[in-house]
Amino acid sequence: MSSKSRVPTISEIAKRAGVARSSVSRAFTRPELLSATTVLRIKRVAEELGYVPNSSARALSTGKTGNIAFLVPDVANPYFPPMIRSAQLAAENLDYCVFLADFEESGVKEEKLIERFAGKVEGVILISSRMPEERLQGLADKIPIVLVNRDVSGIPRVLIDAGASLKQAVRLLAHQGHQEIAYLSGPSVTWTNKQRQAAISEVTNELGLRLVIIPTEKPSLESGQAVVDQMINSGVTGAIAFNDLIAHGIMTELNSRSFSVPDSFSIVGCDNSISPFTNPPLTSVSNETTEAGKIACEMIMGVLGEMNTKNDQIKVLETLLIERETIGPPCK
Amino acid sequence: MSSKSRVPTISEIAKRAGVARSSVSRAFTRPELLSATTVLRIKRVAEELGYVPNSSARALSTGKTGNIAFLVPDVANPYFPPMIRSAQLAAENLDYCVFLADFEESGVKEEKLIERFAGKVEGVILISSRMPEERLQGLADKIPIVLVNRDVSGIPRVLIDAGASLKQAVRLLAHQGHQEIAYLSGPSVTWTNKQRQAAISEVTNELGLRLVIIPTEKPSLESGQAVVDQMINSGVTGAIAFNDLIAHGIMTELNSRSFSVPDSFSIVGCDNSISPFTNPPLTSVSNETTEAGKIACEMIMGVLGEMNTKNDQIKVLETLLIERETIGPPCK
DNA sequence: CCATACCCTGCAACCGGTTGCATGTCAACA
DNA sequence: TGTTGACATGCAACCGGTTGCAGGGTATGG
Repeated sequence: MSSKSRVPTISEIAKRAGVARSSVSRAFTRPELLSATTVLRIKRVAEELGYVPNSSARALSTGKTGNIAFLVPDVANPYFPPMIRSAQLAAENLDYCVFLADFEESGVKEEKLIERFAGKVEGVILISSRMPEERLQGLADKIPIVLVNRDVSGIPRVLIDAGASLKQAVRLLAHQGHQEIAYLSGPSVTWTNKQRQAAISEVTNELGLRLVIIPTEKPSLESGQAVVDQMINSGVTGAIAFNDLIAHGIMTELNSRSFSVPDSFSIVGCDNSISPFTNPPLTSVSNETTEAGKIACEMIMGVLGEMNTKNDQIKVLETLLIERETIGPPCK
Repeated sequence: MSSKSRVPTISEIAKRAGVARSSVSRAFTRPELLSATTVLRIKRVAEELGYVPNSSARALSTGKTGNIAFLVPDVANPYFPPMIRSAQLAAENLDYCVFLADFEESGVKEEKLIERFAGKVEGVILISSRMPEERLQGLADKIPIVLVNRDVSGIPRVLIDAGASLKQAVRLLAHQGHQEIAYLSGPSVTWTNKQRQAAISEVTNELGLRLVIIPTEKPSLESGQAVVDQMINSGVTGAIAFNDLIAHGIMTELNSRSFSVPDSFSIVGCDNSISPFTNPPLTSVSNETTEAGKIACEMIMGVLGEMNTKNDQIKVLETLLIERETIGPPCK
């Protein structure tokens, strides 16, 4: 017993409706070229038979697949899902479908994925790309690319600039009396990390604070937990983490050692991904990831429209420091 | 200046290599049919020209797109990303690409999405489907479907059965002395919710506890916060939530009213999605979502292999109650 | 030295749409 | 009533691969 009833083709619809194949095609793509009655008849037959245009065939003759790819370093990082969702929604509204892939924080895997997708999509959105700049530029010659949180000239990009908010956080810490603070850094190759670290470093210099940089293995809870000793030993009284996950790892670990936040330690997160849920609620930097996803999507659609023109637009999104309850005066 | 250099086709490779188009095709798909030297020559030319097979064309003639779709009710719900990632990884290993879409907890949108994907994929994986059973069966006739956390006979499915662990949680509460507990229920149409509620209800009956069911708007933090009053007024001393998000909303809200957990209230979550990160750490039910994603993916590949045969396999995954620090004796 | 078989390669049709061009019809206008 | 043009539809080529079949070449065995 065959399940999976075969879908009819344009030819069958044409025969049944007594018209040419081209008319069936036009009934769906350019109905204004046909008489209203013909369109109606064709559509009725199509409906009856459950016709659905074969998108491979369509893609082959038009050259447009109606797909884009969305590549992220780690789907499970709560920073990304809202962005994924908004991009997908935006794409959907333009009748595009989106492939999602996780390149596991690896530039090599990232490139492999792009190559695999190359033939299937009209463009790709890369989040926090790890690829070297020149390869990125090479790829951008072959397929439309939009970058999020990566700054490569000549490739359209949307950047979320947490700099101002992080500087504000540092000032807040200084104002409370902190003299020595740590930055728990994120993946060193990323634009995001470099940019955040630079902003913090700039203002600590300006204020004459001591800044100690503590690298973490991954922007995850566990990596945060793993560097707590190092942080404590460094003598700092407050810390700003690359993201909420790391900050929360720190808090958890501090907590299990009977340090309390903010009484013994002040902590600031970034991204506002899980900070509203922590206990105490984490002071963090809120950024418009949702907006970023949407814009990236619109941007790539724009690029598709005007192919072959050098496109170098850049959109910067501002952030906001959300003060909650993890900053206090220094302990010692 | 044209960026986006056009990719060469099989014909150009053929001409350059001095062979027929079919040989080029075979060099990539069935190289054992050609002499080693010919294959080598073709591949070298292809490499030189940067040839990449056009996947629309390939899909058109073979009927295989090499894509699957993965539909979830809400990407941003932390329950799903690990599943998404594992499914995608599994697909990738079999050279498949995966479309991701979010149907926003709506059966209607879900169906629209399936229709849109129908022509582009070989099969679709539906997570916590909201569609009515008969439509699901109708669709399953047209396109291979695998269900996760939805039990419809005739459609292959993988179910995560938290029943045993939830019963264990109820017993634990009873053992601590709780007589009246609440179940903060999830989306009422879902299999997952029905099944969890049934398990809890069964054991509360058995133990002679009073069970009050409190519906929530959505399985989210905010919905949890919103029902706290109702929960307190109901007179219960402990609660089991449909998922960690709701449980955490409860905890947050309880906390802001100076109720402490577990001293004033006992709370149990489910899914182990954010429970390790809460403060205090939430007792929850861990389920193998990662495994589920992988299995679902393998299942659909299996279905693709043996089309047209009625397929009714079902895989049930067990869960584990993770005891942390949110259960204590009743307060009043 | 010839027959047989196997190996390699080419030919051409096909997958299911889209689209430029040609054709036919009919109404409007002179 | 004849001409013109707009409108509706059909024809056939094309998109870029895949694949069944046929034919030529070479090796093998008699």
